[in-house]
Amino acid sequence: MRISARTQYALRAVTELAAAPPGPVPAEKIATAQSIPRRFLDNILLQLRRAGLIHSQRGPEGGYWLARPAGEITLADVITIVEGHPEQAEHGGYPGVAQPLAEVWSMLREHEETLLTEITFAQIVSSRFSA
Amino acid sequence: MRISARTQYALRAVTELAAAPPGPVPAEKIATAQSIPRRFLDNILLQLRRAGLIHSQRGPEGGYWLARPAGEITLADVITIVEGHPEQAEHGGYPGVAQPLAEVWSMLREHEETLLTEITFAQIVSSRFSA
DNA sequence: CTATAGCCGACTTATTAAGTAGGAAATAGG
DNA sequence: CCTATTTCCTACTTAATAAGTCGGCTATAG
Repeated sequence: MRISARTQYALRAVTELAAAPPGPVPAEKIATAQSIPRRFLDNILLQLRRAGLIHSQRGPEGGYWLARPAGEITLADVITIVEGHPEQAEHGGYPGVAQPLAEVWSMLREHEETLLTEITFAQIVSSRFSA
Repeated sequence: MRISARTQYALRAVTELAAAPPGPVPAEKIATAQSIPRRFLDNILLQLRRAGLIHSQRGPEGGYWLARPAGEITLADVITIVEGHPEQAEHGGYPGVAQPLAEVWSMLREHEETLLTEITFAQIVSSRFSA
C-alpha cells in the first residue's frame, strides 16, 4: 500500500476544502493547515482544477473550492487524478506456474478500488465511513 | 498496490521452487523459466536463504529448495523478507480535519496483510485460493 | 582437477518522487 | 488607474529508490 506524498497532500487539501465553509479558500491557508510545501501545493491544486474537481478564483478574496458537494467526491476521484491510470500496470502474463499470482494482485486491486470509490470526503470530515 | 520488480521476482522464484519436484533447483533454471535477470536473481535468492526461507547446496547438482513445505509458506513471508518492514510507514498523525484519512490507510493495510498471510504457495501452484 | 553452481559486497545506471524557481496574468478595493 | 493579493504555468533541480551489473571467491560431485 504505497501512497506518494503528492497523493497524500492532494487528499488532505481536498479534505480541507470539504471541511471549509462555502467560499474560496486560498492555497496559503491550506498549506499552513496541512503543513504542505506551498509551491508544491500550487502544483497539485492546479492539477485538480484542470481535472475539473475544484474551481478557482484569482486575486484578493480568491482561492479554491470544490466543484461538487463533498458527498459526491470520493477518495478514488482524487487519487486517479494525481496518480494517473494510463496503463494497467503490467501485472498480467506471468510465466508458467507463477500465473496464479496475477489473480492475487487482481483481487487486491479490486478490493482497494472498491473501498476507495465508496468513501467520500463528506464521510472523511464527519469521520463516518463503513468498516 | 505497488509491487516492486524485486518482490515479484522473489515470489515467482519461490513459486518455481514450490512447483518443482523434491531436490535442488539451480538458479539458472529458475531464471530461464521466469525470465528473471540471472545476476539479479542470485541476489534475491541469497536474501531469501539468509532469512531462512530456502536452503541451498553448492556445486554440481546443487541449487535451492524450500526450507518448509509450500503449504507453510505464505506470500507475506516472502514479501516481508524482500521489502523489509523496519518502520511503520508514516501514515499516522495527519493534521486536523485530515486525521480520519489515517484510518482508511489502516483499513487497507490490514486487509492486504490478511489476504497475503492467508495464501500459501501450495495454493498458488494449485491455483486454489479463496476469494 | 575441473566444471558446475552458489556466495558476496560493491558498484553503476535508470526512473521516479519531491520540491523549487521565476515570473505572467487576473481581480478586488481604494 | 494602482497596488496588493492570489492563482496560473513551464521548466528545472535535487534526492531517493529501484533495477540491474560486475568481478571474483568458495564449495563439491564426478
